[in-house]
Amino acid sequence: MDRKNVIDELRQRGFVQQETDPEQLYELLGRESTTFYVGIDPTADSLHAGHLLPVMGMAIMQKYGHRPVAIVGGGTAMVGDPSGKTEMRKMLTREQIVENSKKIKKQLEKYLDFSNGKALMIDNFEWLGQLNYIEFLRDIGCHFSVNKMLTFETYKKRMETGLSFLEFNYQLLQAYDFYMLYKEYNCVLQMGGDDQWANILAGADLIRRKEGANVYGHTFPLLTTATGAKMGKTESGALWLDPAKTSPYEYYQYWVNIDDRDVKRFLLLYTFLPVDEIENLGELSGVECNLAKTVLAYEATELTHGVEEAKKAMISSMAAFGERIIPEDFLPTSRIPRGSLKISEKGIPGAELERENFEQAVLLVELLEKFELVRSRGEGRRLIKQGGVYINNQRAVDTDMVIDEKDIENGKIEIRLGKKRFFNIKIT
RNA sequence: GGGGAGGUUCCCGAGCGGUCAAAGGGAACAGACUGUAAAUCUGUCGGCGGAGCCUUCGGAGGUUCGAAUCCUCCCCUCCCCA
Repeated sequence: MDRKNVIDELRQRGFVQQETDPEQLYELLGRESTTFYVGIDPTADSLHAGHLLPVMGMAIMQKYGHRPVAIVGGGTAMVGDPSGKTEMRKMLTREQIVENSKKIKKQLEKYLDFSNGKALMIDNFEWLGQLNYIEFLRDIGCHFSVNKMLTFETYKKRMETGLSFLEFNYQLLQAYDFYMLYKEYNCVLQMGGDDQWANILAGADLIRRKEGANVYGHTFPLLTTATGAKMGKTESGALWLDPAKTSPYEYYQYWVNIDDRDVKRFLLLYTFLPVDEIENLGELSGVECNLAKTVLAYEATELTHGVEEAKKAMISSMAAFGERIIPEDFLPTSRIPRGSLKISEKGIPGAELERENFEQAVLLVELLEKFELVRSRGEGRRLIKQGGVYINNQRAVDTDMVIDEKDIENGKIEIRLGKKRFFNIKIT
């Protein structure tokens, strides 16, 4: 076990929002390997960027010798947490949840070491699935005060839009999770997003009442970008960790394109690069700032997609936007390829088409629509009219522009929408 | 169960018989400026080969020459009382 205390690093990196008993918790984590848990909702079959913060937090904890337990809320997902939501969530079937959980575990394995029980993933359906209503009410429900619950912000918000009894129960179930984990796995710490604070406290209270034991809670900040958007929101929805939903190239692009003001913060949160190296960057000029974003994008992509994919994403991004050379002494711990690279366009989105498709001229808008680059021809025409479509780097000026064999250059036709969206049609 | 208020285009939110494809804001997209950033300014923002046409205002019917706007029934949400 490392002599340093995790909490110090978590603080430096910005992972701390609130803690119960900060001194005691600090002392505990500095003293012994501790089992802690984080709940993850298997509402989709992939994690997305919004999940990343707790996952990184767990990984750091594990590096310091603590044992993470990921609770995939198979039971609670069937109820739906009302926290931070204004609408009731759609419910999932048991089968979907089991499916989703499997995939999520795969993704977690990239960040956490599950070997030899160093980390666990548990489905709370194990105990929630066989709960008996009457018993639960008597054993657990009696410890909860509705009056008190109603004072919580999460419920207050929902008082306006409506809250079903089902959702109201969510907190009891989560508290019960903590209680069971405490009893079965000696789990004494729950971590989670700050929207979970009330739920975490509820669990700690329950354990105190039933077992007389003191357990801890820790929340991560709820991150928004400098512009106030939720983390990981893109035009097309969430930024998924699953390469089938968000390609490594797009994933990389998300990170290079973040707001200047977020660079350091994100390097601290979403990479494992040493704190002092990041702090030493100081004030970043425009160019340096872009280098820092490049490292961030590379590191983040490497973490979720591996070295090879990260390199590819970086190289194809440079093919599209120009080369960036990272100096040796810039964030030296990073394994990002430095120096000049063989640029290739492999990762850039595209498709293949046979040459014969272009023997007869094709309407440009038709092509755009075919590859779903625009939602309708009208939108395509509008884009062209606004000067937002480029063929082989030449702005298209005519809404009725036509594409044929003459537009094939080096075995491909390069379409660009706006400044950033590239699409290559390879001719076979 | 009783009384009241609502459901409008991606979101918020006007409209309350024709001039409404529907104000305004946000988001998004494009252009200019840049650094693949932010801010700012400009433009676009239901579909169809721009005029014209077609499909939209919770759902189904109805009244009207004409409905998002009026009537009936149904579904859903919120508030007050029980």
